[in-house]
Amino acid sequence: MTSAAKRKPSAATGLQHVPQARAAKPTRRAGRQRDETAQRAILRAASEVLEEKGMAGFTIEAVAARAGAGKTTIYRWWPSKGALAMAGFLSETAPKISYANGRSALANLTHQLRRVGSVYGGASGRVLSAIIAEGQRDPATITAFVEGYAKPRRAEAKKILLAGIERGELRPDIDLEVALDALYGPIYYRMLVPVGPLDEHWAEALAAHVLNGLKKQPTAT
Amino acid sequence: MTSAAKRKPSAATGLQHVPQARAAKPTRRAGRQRDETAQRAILRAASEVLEEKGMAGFTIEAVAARAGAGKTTIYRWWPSKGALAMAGFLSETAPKISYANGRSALANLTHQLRRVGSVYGGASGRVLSAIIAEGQRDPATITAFVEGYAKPRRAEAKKILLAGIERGELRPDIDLEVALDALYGPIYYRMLVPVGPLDEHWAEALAAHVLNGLKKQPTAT
Amino acid sequence: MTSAAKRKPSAATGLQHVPQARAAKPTRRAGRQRDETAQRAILRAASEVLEEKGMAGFTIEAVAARAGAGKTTIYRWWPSKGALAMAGFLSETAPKISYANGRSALANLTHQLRRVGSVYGGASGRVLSAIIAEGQRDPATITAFVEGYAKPRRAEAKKILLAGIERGELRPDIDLEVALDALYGPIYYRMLVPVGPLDEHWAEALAAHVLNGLKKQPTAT
Amino acid sequence: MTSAAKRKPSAATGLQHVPQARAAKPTRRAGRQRDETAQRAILRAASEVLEEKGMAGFTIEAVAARAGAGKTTIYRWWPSKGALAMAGFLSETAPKISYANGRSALANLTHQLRRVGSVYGGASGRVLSAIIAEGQRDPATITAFVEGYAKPRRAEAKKILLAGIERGELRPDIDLEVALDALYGPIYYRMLVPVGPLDEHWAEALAAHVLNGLKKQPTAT
DNA sequence: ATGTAAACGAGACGGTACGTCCAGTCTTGAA
DNA sequence: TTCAAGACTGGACGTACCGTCTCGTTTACAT
Repeated sequence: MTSAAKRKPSAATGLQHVPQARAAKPTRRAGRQRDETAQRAILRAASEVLEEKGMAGFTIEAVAARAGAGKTTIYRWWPSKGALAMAGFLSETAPKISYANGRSALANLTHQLRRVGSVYGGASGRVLSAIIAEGQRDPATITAFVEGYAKPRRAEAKKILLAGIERGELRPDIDLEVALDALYGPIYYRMLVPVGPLDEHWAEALAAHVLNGLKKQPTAT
Repeated sequence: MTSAAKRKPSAATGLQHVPQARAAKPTRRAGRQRDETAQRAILRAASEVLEEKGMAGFTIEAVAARAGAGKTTIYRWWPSKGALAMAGFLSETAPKISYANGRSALANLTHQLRRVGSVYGGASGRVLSAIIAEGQRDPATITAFVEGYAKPRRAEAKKILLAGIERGELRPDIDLEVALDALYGPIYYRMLVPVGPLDEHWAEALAAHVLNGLKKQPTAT
Repeated sequence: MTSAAKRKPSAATGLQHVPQARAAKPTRRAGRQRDETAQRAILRAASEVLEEKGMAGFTIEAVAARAGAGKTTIYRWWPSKGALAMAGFLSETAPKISYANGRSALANLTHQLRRVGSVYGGASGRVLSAIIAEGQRDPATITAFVEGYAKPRRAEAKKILLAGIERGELRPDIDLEVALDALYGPIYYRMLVPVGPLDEHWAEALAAHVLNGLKKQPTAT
Repeated sequence: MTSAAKRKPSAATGLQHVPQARAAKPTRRAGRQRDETAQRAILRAASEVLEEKGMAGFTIEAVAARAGAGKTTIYRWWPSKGALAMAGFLSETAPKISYANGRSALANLTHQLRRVGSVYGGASGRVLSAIIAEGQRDPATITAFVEGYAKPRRAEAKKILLAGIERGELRPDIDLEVALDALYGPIYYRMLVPVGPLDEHWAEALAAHVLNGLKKQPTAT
């Protein structure tokens, strides 16, 4: 028996938390089926350990112990610590960070920035920071984060920007990618580098300053 | 073992790379003097290991081996891995990242952002990323980074912003701290989270978008 | 889970390699019938793995893989690694080690020792060594070996000794058990502790030296 | 730093328990010196664990825990479980098994066999069995046992046999190696394969039966 | 000139966590 | 009811570094 890569789900990113539709009926493979209970316990444990102990205490052994699982089970489904952290974050924490969909694009963005600032300034931010930190030593982790979390959310935000341009709220010549960096980059920055508080108040000010450069007729105050 | 804390230089931050003037003559204590050669070799080795192997390969043992030093010597002068990385960065890498001082504040800031974007996109960025990552698990490290690097540089940048306001180039009602976050946050973001390239071209676009919101009479184009 | 001990054949020794006649027709139980093919494949695989990889490579998983069987099937029929090794040995290797039945007891014993020495010095010896080694950590295994292999063979050899005494070839006052130890012990010793070769030549010398003490009128040379 | 074999003492056998005379004075190597206390604690723990728990419970982790040592320290000095067991046996148990030196060779051998039978039938025998068992899966272990224990003792016994021949007590044409196998093989056999008791009484009977074949003028009784 | 005290290299030490291998158990779907 | 497949908990493996601790040597001040 030599085939090394034994069908790990989504080996590239190690995300695998979406059961990818369970191909119709027929090809149900032999052998004991994957125990969803164990998976959930592991993901929950991962999130909890990360929130409580931080990156330093986030060891595979700690997660396994808390989940009442064997280390083997973890390694069977997630290729690395980072992948596990990501999966835990995506299944436990990420759902709490939803998008708003108010009326005006400007109001939308302001509201969204305020929310994100508030959430990232709390426990979720600590989980996120840990993942990004781990990503600096393990490329797979940062890739998983970018592809599995960052990019989808940027796509979402991009829609709001486009809507704003269409309605004439925002300048039509803005570079969307750059605009996204300008809006969200500072939040990550404050989350990772505590040069000052990361809260709703600050986020609102940030929104005001940056959006001012993106608006069609910026107020000269 | 008598006095536990045996006079580690600047224990709070673990920076200690500036020999702090060696108070006059008198208190020169007995015993062998600190070997500056060894210190330099260690700092250089730290930087090199960080650049070459990344965070994953940055172990005290690796640095000691490359520097031809004993682990003891490292622990004698730096309290932790993060502190060592910081010191290495400050003595080897940071000096390369200088400030410009052109004429107009806008030109100044644009030029500066372009330079920083370019430098942080390279090997120096990898060192910096590693430090920030390490800082997520060791509070002393991130503190050392904020106090020893980030804040001084923010102060420097703040001067340029103030000069811009005085000269009427920038709006007088901007929140300086928020403006700094808006300008530099995105660079750190792209450095740590590769959602896209981090180079001069992107940095210039960023400068344009953000400064547009800070200018006195923004072009409506 | 109802009845724990689910009718494992001969649980005490775990031997079970003789299918014990399958009681005629009537009590033919419901459900899929036991697959004799699988059993044979497992035993053969056990023997082969033991011969080729030695004790170190003799894992239940390796045997299952080579036999194309599930681990469950092995555990259903044999209680432990040692029992499996024993069963494999008894069904594959032991049959090759037959008894001679020449004329004179002395010639008989000499011939027999030479054969045993030769066989135990080869691949079969490696299997046997592994079983005895495993027996040191698992009492059930050594018991199975003693009861299922050693004692029956000793009984066989004892008959030859008794015949020798009756015919006046051997001294009548010898302790049969001790005599058996003296004759066969050294072979096991050399098999397990390589202080020297284990071959026919050595076995013949051994026979000469030991039988000399058991003969009625030992030659003074 | 790549040199793999970092000067493990007597890597071939892994014995290393004799400090090999500490080459005169000069070449005392740099670095902290080996902690004899730790070594002794480890060897003692190894012996104890082996006696109490048997081979099954003899894990490196158990020994380390009992000795209050780190696993690293064990691996630094002994290449394998078997080597550790051997070293423990040689330093703790073996010294208790001394040689007699009475007058007649026959009396000497009888006495010696009785002693060895008695000792190997007890706790020491269990240690020894475990080592030989481990030796079946790890060639280095059995080699260490043969070279470090078995052969030296055989050499000792050989001297007694030779003395017996010189004094005319034993037949001059006996093959010494074979005679040793005949005398001691059965003891190892009974130690490893419990076909019957291993005690002084049995050992005496064994001595009588085997020596009868080696004596110059064997009694016909 | 001779202590004496600190700094240095080397490297052994008790530990923690790693990622892997098997053991032995349990579950599923097919035969 | 048995079988192959294979997921599960769990324990030990051997390795890599951690941060601490001697060692024996080197250096330079203080006597």
